[in-house]
Amino acid sequence: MEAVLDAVIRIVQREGIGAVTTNRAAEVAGVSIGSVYQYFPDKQAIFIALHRRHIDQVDRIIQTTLVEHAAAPLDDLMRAMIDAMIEAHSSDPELYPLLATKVPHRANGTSDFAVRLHGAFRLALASRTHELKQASDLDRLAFVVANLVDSLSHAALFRRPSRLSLGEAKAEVLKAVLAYVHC
Amino acid sequence: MEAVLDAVIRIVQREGIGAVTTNRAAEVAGVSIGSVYQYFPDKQAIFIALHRRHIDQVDRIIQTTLVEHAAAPLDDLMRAMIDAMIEAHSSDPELYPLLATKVPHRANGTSDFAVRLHGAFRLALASRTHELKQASDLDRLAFVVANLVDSLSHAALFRRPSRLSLGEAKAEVLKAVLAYVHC
Amino acid sequence: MEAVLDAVIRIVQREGIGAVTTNRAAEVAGVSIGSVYQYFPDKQAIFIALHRRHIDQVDRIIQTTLVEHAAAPLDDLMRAMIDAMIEAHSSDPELYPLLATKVPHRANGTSDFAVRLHGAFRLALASRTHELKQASDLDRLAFVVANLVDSLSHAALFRRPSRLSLGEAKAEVLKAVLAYVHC
Amino acid sequence: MEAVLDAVIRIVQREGIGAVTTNRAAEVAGVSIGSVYQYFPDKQAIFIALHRRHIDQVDRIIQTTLVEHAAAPLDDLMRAMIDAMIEAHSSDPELYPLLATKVPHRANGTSDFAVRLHGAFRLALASRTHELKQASDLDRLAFVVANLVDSLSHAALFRRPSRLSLGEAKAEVLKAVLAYVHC
DNA sequence: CATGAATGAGTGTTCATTCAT
DNA sequence: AATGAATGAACACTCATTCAT
Repeated sequence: MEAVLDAVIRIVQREGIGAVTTNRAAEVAGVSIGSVYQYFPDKQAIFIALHRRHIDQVDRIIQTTLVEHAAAPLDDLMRAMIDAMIEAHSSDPELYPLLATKVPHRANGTSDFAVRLHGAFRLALASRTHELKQASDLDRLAFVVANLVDSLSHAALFRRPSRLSLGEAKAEVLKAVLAYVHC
Repeated sequence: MEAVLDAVIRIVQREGIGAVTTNRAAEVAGVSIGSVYQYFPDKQAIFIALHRRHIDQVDRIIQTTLVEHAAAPLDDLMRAMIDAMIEAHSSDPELYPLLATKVPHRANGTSDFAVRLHGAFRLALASRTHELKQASDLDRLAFVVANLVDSLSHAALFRRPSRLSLGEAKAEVLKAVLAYVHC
Repeated sequence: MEAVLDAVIRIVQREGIGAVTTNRAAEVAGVSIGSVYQYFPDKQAIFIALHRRHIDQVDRIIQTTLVEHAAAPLDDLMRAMIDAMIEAHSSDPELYPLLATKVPHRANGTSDFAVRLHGAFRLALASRTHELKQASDLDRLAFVVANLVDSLSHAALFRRPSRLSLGEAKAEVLKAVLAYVHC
Repeated sequence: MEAVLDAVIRIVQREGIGAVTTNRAAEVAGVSIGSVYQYFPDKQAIFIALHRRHIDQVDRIIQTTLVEHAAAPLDDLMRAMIDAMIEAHSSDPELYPLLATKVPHRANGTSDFAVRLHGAFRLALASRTHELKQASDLDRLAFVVANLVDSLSHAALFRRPSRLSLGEAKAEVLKAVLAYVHC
């Protein structure tokens, strides 16, 4: 039930993580607690579903970006990917603390994202081997690039010092990624 | 009370995060629940103290590494910093899920770490400007490097694909960091 | 939940004030502790509800007596009021220590009783001004009479020396009240 | 230990009844909790001691008034007794909620006060039989008078409606008492 | 005697979950 | 399918009391 997932997000935004209880979520979603348990076996399942939904959204954006820049040079693609990543994480920023707090780290679908991201970058890099100085393992390259993009996007969005604009931070992330793939 | 903090870690290792209750922590620490509350105002305070202790430990390692490689070339220092970071995070790996789950994200001392790491790297880079091709803002550089080292160390330790050895992952992290600072 | 209030009274009677815990009250009431908290926000609220219920009962008796003796001479009314008061306090005598111990003195509805009693007596006296020698303020008269009746009824019931029968005590209370209103 | 009793009163005044714990009392009294338990077997004993001290103070005032007005006419004595009673209760008014809340109603010394007051008034009335119209039992008379004075003094002090000044209330109490003894 | 750190039984309260309607 | 009253296990926390120093 999408309504429940949205309710959880709304509760976090308005009342904080501590206010997220199954009963409150049902109430805000406008359904009965009984109905919530018709669709989710337990509380965890709600957060896992939320997680999966979020990952799917991000994944969709990634895929779209990949397709749209299929013919673009590596630099442009990377810039687009970073933009996409930051864009994807900009909506519902409160999701991060929530999921970090509530989703068990080996939960269903959690690691999927790393795999999917890794896969996406492997694909992207595979078709551009001529632009890479590194002759090294594509897997290794994709692993680093995926983590670079993911982690630095997060950092740019959430941990960037106040003196740095988001645009500047993005440029720096791109610089780091390109420096790596070109070295 | 150090005993309580150690007890919490032991409980997480042996019984999982869910088993961490104040009463259990007291029991495992070998003190009464009353004594726990003599030293910690509430449960959160225990986790915050645990967090702070961890941060202090890592910080100490960082500082030591910095001092020991004061005269070393940038490449060596970076390699040492990455080693130190991974080393620091290798002990008590279960601390991460725990703190992520239990420590409120703006809690006392939490963001200190980012600041301290940033400071450490700024210092390290400041004395090696001649090795940097980038004439850009030192702050900006330090921000990216700090996040690169922190995030990629984590990734190397916890998210590295099974085909990649830790040594290889470390080498790759170093490559990424150096590529950035030298570009 | 009436059952909970009754349970509290039963516990006090059988096990003493010290045995009144929320869990015990739920148990004796035959409901779960969760249900208690569905109807009462906290423990205090139970005692306040008990207080209010008691006050309402007494008030109802007072009102009935007032109506039933609307046409009676002052002496008869006062005798009836004293009887009613003592009657009202005779049931559940253990309520007094309980409420005195557990209800905060300015709690919701607590002071209402004094006001209601005062009002009742003011009404009763207002329609009998021809029987009063005192030309004084009706408010003042009602205040004293209300407190006389209330306090002396209590005294007659709970503090009367063993040599005095309840009937004799009542007669004495009446004598005191009438002496005052007639002086 | 007087210091402990004073500490309890100070805590009630400044922090409310809820803040009265043995540890806090020891702290405010400037002694260790261990010392408190050297002089009081348990927490109740502190309140009982406080009660007894209060009763003794009031009793002393009553006795003094009695002696000072040994030769005075009944009216004057009664006025003095009422004044004394109100005077006695004016200091430390927060004692009442405290003692009502914390002292078990049949505790040592509690009922003593009723007895002493009763005795005092019996003595006072015994030497003034010529002023009494009532030929009735002196015991009965003293019982009523003692309760009249006690209850109405309280009412005058703590429950008097705002329109009534303390002086007026006192006058009314006196009127009620005299009306009774003279009827 | 005095201290105060340590104790731990006991309490109020929460909230995920169930199930009769 | 939907409801939501009822459940009760589990938890954080308090505070009167003890006793080794």
